[in-house]
Amino acid sequence: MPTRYWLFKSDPEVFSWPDLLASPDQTTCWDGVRNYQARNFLRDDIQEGDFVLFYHSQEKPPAVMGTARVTRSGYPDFTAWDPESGHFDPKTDPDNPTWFMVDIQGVQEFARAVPLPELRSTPGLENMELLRKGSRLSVQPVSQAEFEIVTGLGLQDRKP
DNA sequence: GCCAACGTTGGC
DNA sequence: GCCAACGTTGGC
Repeated sequence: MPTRYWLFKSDPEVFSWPDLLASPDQTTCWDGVRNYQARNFLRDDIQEGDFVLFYHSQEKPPAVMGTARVTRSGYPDFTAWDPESGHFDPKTDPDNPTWFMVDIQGVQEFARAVPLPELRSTPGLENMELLRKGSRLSVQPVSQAEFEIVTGLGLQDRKP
């Protein structure tokens, strides 16, 4: 199975890039995804060792903050049957889990956040799922080329 | 705060 | 199974 590349969206008010770096071992479980298409990626496709672009949504502007790596492939999202959890889903059965999560570990903080408008104007990213109008997937695949273009931008000191 | 896009729910 | 109503996401 070749290494794959993904983009994870997070509202930094809920969980931010600094929150990830401050987590034990810079690792967190990616809980709370309640969308079937994203669930399928988490359950079926995302493998240990895959790379992740960590994206802040709801920001002005939204931006990619850094890279992370998957340290555990899909397993049941136990917050779904925890009534104390904000992600509680009473319709789901612990014996037949509906929702899944993975673990990710922060790898590299960008020298600068790469803002969404810059992604829109960068050659080679025209087909990124993130840039599609109305795209709301919080877990989405990116190509290796797209991943490398975005990390190349982020690791520059400044926009030229 | 607005609103477009999209997903889910529920009546029929 | 259709589809209108409603809720959520997320850029602007």
